Amino acid sequence: MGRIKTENNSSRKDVIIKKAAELFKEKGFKAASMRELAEVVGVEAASLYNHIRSKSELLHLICFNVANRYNLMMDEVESEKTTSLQKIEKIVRFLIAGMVHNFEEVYVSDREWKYLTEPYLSNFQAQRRAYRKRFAAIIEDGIKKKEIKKIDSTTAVLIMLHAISGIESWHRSKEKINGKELEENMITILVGGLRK
Amino acid sequence: MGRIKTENNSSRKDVIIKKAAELFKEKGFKAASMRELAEVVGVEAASLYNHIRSKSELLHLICFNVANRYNLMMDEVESEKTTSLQKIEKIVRFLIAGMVHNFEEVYVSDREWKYLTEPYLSNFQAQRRAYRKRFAAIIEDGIKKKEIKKIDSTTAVLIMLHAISGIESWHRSKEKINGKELEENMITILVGGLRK
DNA sequence: AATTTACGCTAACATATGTTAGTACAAAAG
DNA sequence: CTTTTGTACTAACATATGTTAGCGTAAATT
Repeated sequence: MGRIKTENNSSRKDVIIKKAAELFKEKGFKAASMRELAEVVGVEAASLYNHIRSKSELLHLICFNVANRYNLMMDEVESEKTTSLQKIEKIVRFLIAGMVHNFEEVYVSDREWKYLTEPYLSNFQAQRRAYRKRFAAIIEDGIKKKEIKKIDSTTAVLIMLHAISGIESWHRSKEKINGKELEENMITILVGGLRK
Repeated sequence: MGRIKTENNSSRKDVIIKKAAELFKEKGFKAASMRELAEVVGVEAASLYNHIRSKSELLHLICFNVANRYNLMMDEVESEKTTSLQKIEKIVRFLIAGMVHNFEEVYVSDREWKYLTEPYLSNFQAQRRAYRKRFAAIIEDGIKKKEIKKIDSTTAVLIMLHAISGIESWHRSKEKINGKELEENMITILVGGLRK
């Protein structure tokens, strides 16, 4: 057959990663086979290995791509001179936008990271923990400054992150409200629920 | 080897289902093998088939067990003469309690249902949809009666259900706050975020 | 135009997996 | 005690899976 079609200076490897994210999201990492991936890419399974080292490389590329973006976002938010509530709102909006526009990748990173192999697994978990701590610290700061209700910050982080990852169902649903509307609803409930 | 040990008039099949839920939760349905399950049950893989029909039977037993409990709970809540907010609080408390006390089973039903086979898959999805609709209807009722902020009820349901399923992370975490405290925190944020 | 590189193919591998067949023996029922 | 039933075992199966080896050809480089 012909070669893998690329577009806009993305490499063939990028194409494979993109399709892998879609497949892993749909079937789950373990249930998705390299032969299936090959088929959606339009090539034989063995040919994939001219571009990637292994199936698990695909997973860790996807996961760390997302993790890196989150870290950069956190750096940015922390450096801003805004109120805690504004910071939280910015984080939540960023996460929602990620869920809406980079859905497959974010979803896979969220749900399938446990199939990472060492040392990537430990590394990923550490980043995840660190990132949640930073989020919790912002909330605690807001509580100290009396902008935010007195609640357990760890629980609040947990609620917000998981509520957002629930946008998955929104993707599945037929009677979709639009993305912007979804975002405003979530801000109302999540951020509104914190405000003192 | 010896036989599967049962206790308190639970059948050997029940023991297998329980262990299967633990294993499916830990490894994911696809990644968990019957040989692994056999090992934790303390028996050879082939012996499991004296008690169950197939691996996928295990999954659908787990999923429908949870689904049935949810439906019963919904029936009960709907029949009560309480305010919408009280109904919502009751649902949320029920769900949190389920997450805390029947963790493995609920987790599997939440995350692994997509590996159900037909006709169970369609049936399960239908029940899930119905159950969410009922939940949303309660919220809409509360909005109509001005107990609840004017928000999109579907989004609110989505947020609450996923926030609760995030208790998974609470199970993993070391510095666990206690279950009751977690529950109160979640009620504050989730139900508090709805109140007008 | 000649050479090198990139990339696709077929074939095959080793292993893992769900499941069945057939057998032996312990527990329960009579 | 004898019979029947339940339950565990070993062996084997068919299939699916990730991956590698080796080869040919189109694309890129010189």
